[in-house]
Amino acid sequence: MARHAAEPIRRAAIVKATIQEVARAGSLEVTVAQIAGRAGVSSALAHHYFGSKEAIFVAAMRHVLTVFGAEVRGALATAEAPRDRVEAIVQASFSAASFRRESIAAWLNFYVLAQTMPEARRLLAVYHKRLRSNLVHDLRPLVGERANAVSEGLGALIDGVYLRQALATKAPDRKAATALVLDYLAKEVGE
Amino acid sequence: MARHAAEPIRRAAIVKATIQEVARAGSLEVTVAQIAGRAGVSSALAHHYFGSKEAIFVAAMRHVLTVFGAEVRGALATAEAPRDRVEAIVQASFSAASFRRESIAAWLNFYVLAQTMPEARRLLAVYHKRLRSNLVHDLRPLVGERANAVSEGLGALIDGVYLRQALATKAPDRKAATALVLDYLAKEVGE
DNA sequence: GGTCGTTAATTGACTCGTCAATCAAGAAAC
DNA sequence: GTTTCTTGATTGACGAGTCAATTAACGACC
Repeated sequence: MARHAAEPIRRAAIVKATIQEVARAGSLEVTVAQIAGRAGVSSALAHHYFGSKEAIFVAAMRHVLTVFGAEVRGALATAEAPRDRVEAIVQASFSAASFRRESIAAWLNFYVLAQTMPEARRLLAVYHKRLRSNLVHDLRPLVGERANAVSEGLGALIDGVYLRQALATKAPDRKAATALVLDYLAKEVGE
Repeated sequence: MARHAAEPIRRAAIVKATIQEVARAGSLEVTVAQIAGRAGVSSALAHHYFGSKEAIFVAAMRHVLTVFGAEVRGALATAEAPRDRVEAIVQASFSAASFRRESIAAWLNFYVLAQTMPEARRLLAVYHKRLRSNLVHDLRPLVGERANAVSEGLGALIDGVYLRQALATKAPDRKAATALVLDYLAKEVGE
C-alpha cells in the first residue's frame, strides 16, 4: 500500500474530494474527515499533506482556477482575429470542464473564502486580472477606448451567469450561457 | 429594562447585528454570541426570540430583500414610460440602501445559505421572480419577444456587479455600477 | 536473493477548544 | 401575582489538529 509516489496521487485525490464535498454541502462547512473519507484516506493524512484545512481549500481553489486558465489558453491558441479571440475567451468561460455543477458550487464558495483568506483573495485577483488583461487586449481593436468598460461588463456578466447557475435547479446550459454573453458582445462591438 | 414592547425592538436589533456581523466576518461563520453581543443582548435571548441560528439568518435575509423590494417599488411609483421604468429598476438595484458594503457582503453569503436552506432558497427565488417579472413587463414594449432574454441578461449583470463588488477593496461606486448596466440596456433597446 | 536499516505512508486515538441550544431562575412591568 | 423579558450557567456534540505507533517499500551490502 505505502508506495513511494503516493504524495501527488493523494494530494490530487484530496483536492478533487474537496471540490466534490464543497459542492455537495453547498458551503465550506465540510469537515476534513468528510473530505478525507471521500478521498479514501484518513483525516490525519490530509493534515499530513496539507497542514491545515485552509491549505486544503486553497489547493482546491488553485486547481479550479488552473483548469479554467488552461481552458482559456487552449481556446486562444487557435484564434487569430480579435473578435474570434474574445469569443474564444467567452466560450472557454463556459467550457464543459468549468461550467459544471460541481465547479460552479465550489467557485461560489471560493468567493466567500476570499472574503477571509488573503491567499484565496490573491488567487481570485490573479484570475480577474488575467481575464481582464486578455479581454482588454483583444477588445481594443474592436471598441477602442471603451475596451476597459466592455471588459468590465463582460467579466461581470460571466460572473453573474455563474452565480445564477449556482442557484438554479436545472443542469447548466453552456449553449444558453454562451449565447447570452456573446449577444452582449455583439451589441457592444456594433453587431 | 424589561419593557413590554421589547420584542420588535430586540428582533430588529438582532437582525441588524446579524447583517453587520456577517459582513464583518465575510462569512456565515459567526456565532450567535457574536451577533447577540453586537445587538447588546445575551445569546440566550436571541434563541428565545428566533428559536435557532438558522431562523436568525432567514430573518436577516428577509430584511435585506425587503429593503431591496421597497426600493424598487418606490422607484417604480413615479416612473411611467417603459424605458423609464426599466431604468428605475436598475437605479433601485444600486440604491444607497442596498449597494453598500454591508449588504453586499451579507447578500453574497445569503446566496451560499440558499444552497443549503430551502427557506433561504425560496426567499431568493421570490426576489428573482419579482425582478424578472418587473423587467419583462416593461421590456416587452421596448424589445418585444427578446424581453425574456434581455431581462435575463440584466439580472445576471446586476448580480455580477454585486459579486465583483464583494471582492473589491474600494468602496462601492453606485454611479459606475448603474452606468455599466444602463449602457447594456441602451445597447439592447437600440440606443 | 536474502537480511536490514532508512524513509515514506498511513492511521487510530486523543486533546482541546468552540458553539448551538436549553433551562431554571431573577428582575421588571402591568 | 402573573406575564414578559432577560441572562448565567451548563450540556452535549462536534471538529481541527497532534502524536505515537504501525506498515510497507526501497536500496545497500554481503
